[in-house]
Amino acid sequence: MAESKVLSVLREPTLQTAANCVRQALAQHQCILLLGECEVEYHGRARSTLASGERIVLIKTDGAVLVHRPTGYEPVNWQPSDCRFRTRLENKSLIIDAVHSEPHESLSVHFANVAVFVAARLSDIGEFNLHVSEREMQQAVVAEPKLLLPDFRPISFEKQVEPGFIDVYGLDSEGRLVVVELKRVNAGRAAALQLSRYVAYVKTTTQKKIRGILAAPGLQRGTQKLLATLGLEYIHVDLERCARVVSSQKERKIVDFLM
Amino acid sequence: MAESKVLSVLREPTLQTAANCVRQALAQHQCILLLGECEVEYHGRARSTLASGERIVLIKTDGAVLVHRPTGYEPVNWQPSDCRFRTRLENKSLIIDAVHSEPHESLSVHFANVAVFVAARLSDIGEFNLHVSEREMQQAVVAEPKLLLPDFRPISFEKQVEPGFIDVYGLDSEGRLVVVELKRVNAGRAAALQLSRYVAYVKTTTQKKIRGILAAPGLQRGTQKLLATLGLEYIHVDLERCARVVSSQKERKIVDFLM
DNA sequence: TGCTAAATCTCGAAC
DNA sequence: GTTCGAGGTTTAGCA
Repeated sequence: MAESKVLSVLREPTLQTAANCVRQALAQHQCILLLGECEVEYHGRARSTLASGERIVLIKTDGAVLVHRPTGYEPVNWQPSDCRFRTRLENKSLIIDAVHSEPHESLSVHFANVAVFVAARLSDIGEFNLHVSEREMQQAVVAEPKLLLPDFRPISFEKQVEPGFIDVYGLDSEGRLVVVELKRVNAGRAAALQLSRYVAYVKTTTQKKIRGILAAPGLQRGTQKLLATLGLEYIHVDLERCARVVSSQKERKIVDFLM
Repeated sequence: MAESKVLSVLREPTLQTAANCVRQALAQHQCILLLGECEVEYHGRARSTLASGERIVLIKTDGAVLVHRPTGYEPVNWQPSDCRFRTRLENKSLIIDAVHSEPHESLSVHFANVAVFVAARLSDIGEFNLHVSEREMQQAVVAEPKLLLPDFRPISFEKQVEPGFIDVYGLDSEGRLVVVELKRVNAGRAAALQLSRYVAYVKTTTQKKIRGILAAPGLQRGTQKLLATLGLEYIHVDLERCARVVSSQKERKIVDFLM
């Protein structure tokens, strides 16, 4: 823990001190954490006001701003990256304005007091990896077609047709065309209807028998009935198996598996 | 600034000290801020890993967790409210597990070091007010129909028809039926096509003349031409005026304004 | 409780 | 640059 690192921590600084430190940290593009009582105003794509309360304000190195209340996932107010800042003292308040262009938006935070000020230069190059995205499901199905059907032979993926992109497209053991719509989560009516549109389109292009398959870890209520009405099928896909296939095949290119 | 407030700030505590303080703060449902080098793992609706780097971790009073990198709006990892926590030391790491039920998800943050620890009981009851949502645009148009057309008489709003919900539905000065699709932002092709579906549907239910109106602060490129092709109209809506109408009418119920 | 639609959605990829 | 679609979307409003 060699701490030659840039890091300032102030507990209950005066507003004047806080203002100076915020200015300096902004100039050096450090990350800033402020904990204190504040009001917030926003003008831009919408408008909002937030009455006084104790919050956590985070200003990031790219000029993004987040104002967090003590509960919940979402910031109550925020500003996207690439803001320009102005910091000033006015009427016994520390005011930080964050102004964004294109679209033009402005966020104004008025601190009545600052309980904690933290500024730091953070070094973060750690890779983030999300497993089993919809794309990876697709890769898994193309790489291991038996995840879908025994003897399924994929022909293409992300095939562009008039109504959109067919996730996976191939032939079953009896030579019928198979149109597959993949969903990473339980599939609902929208997915069934989208599949239906793809199947309808493909029917106009060939004389062959066509199967429309909605492949997902599960179905939302009522979707099974809709599929039956539309003459489509549901196939359960095991996300765990997809994840294993994807990780084991990661080095190979997806296109290698096509006919 | 009477500071009898609950507030702990530690700079570069040992992991043992940090662990104790985190446990205590969690037990008291305080907000916790941690700045330090960590790795993160997530299992749940998906799976993810995040390699080592310096981040800001925020644990809120309702058991929500946010892990923020030095840039961007979104947390790289998070956990929704109502988590259960476990804090422990293992292999020279401070490990904080946040486990959520329904859906079952777990987040594990491994700190190699903690640069700053902050815990505080925050008091925040300030009211948040967002002006001019799409709903409020609707209210404004129903309350002040001349925002749309002189002598426009609204009949209903959010009227359910086969293709979906018609935002506003009414009669113009010449007794023609008016179907209105509202957009809070510049309207594009999707909005025009949706309006077109509503108008097509309404035509099947009546002999009357019908006007389809896309009402928005502006149009996206190409949408004007599409509207012309579809026989629809565009009307500019002033968001400022909507905001004023909404705020001045806020105490009245929207249904009061219907015919 | 479950589903639908909106969000100051954000973010990335494709065109 | 713009558009399009996905997201561990989240969140709020209703049936």
